[in-house]
Amino acid sequence: MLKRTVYCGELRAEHEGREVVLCGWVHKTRDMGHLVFVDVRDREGLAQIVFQSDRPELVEEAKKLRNEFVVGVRGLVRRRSAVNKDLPTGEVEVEAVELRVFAASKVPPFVIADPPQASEELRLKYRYLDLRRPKMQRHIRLRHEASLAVRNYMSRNGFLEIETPIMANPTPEGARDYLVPSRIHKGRFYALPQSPQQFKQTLMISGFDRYFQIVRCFRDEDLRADRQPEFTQIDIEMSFIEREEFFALNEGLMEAVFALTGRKLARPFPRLPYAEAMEKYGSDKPDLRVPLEMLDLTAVGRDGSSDVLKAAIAAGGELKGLLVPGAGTLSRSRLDKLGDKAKALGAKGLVWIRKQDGWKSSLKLADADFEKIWAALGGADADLALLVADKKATALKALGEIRRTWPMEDAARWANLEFCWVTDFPLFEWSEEEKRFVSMHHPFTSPHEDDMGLLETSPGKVRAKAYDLILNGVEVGGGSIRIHDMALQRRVFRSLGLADSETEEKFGYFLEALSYGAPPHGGIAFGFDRLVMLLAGEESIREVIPFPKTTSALDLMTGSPSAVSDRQLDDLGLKLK
RNA sequence: GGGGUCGUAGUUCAGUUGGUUAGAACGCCGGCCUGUCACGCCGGAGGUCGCGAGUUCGAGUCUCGUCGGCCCCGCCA
Repeated sequence: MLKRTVYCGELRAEHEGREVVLCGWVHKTRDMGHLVFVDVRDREGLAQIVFQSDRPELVEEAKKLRNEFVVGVRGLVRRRSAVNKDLPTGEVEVEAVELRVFAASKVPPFVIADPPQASEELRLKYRYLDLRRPKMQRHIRLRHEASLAVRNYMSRNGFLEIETPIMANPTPEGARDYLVPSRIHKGRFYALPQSPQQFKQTLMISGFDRYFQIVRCFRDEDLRADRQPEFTQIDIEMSFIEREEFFALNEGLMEAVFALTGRKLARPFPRLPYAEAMEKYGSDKPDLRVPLEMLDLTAVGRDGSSDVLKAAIAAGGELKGLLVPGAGTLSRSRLDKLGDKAKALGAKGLVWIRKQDGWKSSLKLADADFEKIWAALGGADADLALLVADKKATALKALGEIRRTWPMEDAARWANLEFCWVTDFPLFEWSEEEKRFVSMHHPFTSPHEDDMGLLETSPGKVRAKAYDLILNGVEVGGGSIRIHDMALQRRVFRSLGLADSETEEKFGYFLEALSYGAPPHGGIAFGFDRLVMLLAGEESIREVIPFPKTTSALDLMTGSPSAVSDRQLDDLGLKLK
């Protein structure tokens, strides 16, 4: 057995004259006849091996090598006659004196190279080959380094990493659970945790004070570029905290993580109340790199000349405006496309206004109205104004989406890291489906002190001590100050329309635990996959998860999920419908 | 659950208004080549056009269904 003495990617000029052994995969061969070059790849990079005519039997062996063969090579490191500047190892090469083929390989379905010349479908089916690509190797390593940075930072700050059960109880609120049938107790089920929420709060009650965990969570909902059915959280909980102090701790964590890519963060991160975020950006996760803000123009519309706007406002709607500087020259077809987008998001229409040789607009308005709108938005001649009159939420969403996806020309700004804390979320939101209020965050979130009186009278107006951490329009974390008083916890459950008996059944142990001296506490959970995605500059978490699932929750490599035998079902007391 | 988009050689794609033998590049195979690194040159093999129905004299192309990839809405305490 040839034992590796150095990684291919670590070969440097300083190794000149030494005998080394490299182990790795054949990346590429260049056969010159009496001279053969072979690039060998391992997890650190590429090295060039040269087989030359003073060892004709070795040259013959080398000619038989094909891509992705696994080889060991013993040889002498020497300087190249011509340096390859594109390769970190490009100053040297290894003159082979011994070659061992550990394993041959079939011709791979795609060439292992960056960028891959293969569809994502094929990459996922042959993930073990895709993961050989240098870029994927970097991503997986970055993931490791990020988890190390988290563990070091948290430990340094007095937090203990504590494991919690993967087989837990189903959660009545929130996402759909993945269920695990119990063989011993037929007809009963464990659920994979959507998060370790109750366990980490229980740990606070147990006195562990500062807890964290890098932990897998499971939610049986539809997938997206940033959502997988199983994902990893950095879960944190802490007792005796105040919000600001806790924010600072978490900002420090982000600092430690982003230091991995040499990025410095501006601290403290801006704080943005939920209501303001919605008003200005039409989103609870605004991308602050986009320098556009919405404005309310309802008063202008109500008193104005347009029956269309008046009718929309009279029906309980609002008029929202977005000024886009310098976009006054946009073509009609582009404007129409924006209108289509607004309609796709549920708005009845999109009004555009520009000021070139007089007012131009998709809606007839009196000049006085144009003047008022323009003044309110602070428009200049080259600008474009976009307006939506509709139900408030619809108008904000439609314009907010146009804002979010506005093509940014300022590349430097696009490279910024714009963090912000979105705070003061509503405690509840109305569920049309269930005809009741449901928790916007989760039912253990503490209401704002000032709004306690509204819990029974107008639950929709109660603000929560909940917060999300947003980075460039991506929700990277969310948490809250929790309820640590049993009586208040019961009140919140009642506001959710849960009967005491029901609460007892579903949260019984936890309510009892709260009555044995629960410290004030709160916490947060970060989406670890999303953080690593942003660190890597990727737009899908699949790029930083070794074995992800497709948007239909299939694992194309293993074929999971799969059918099970009748025997297995029988053991569990289950029958398929 | 809904909308959009894609599916043609091993791979990435092209393929006109439905019309002869479905093309290109890369990869692969064989040959040549002593300094290549996107090696080069010569030659070659390789196709259930995702699957199933339908329309038609004739379907890669049109219609319907279905499976799969991706994006989005709903959903995601």
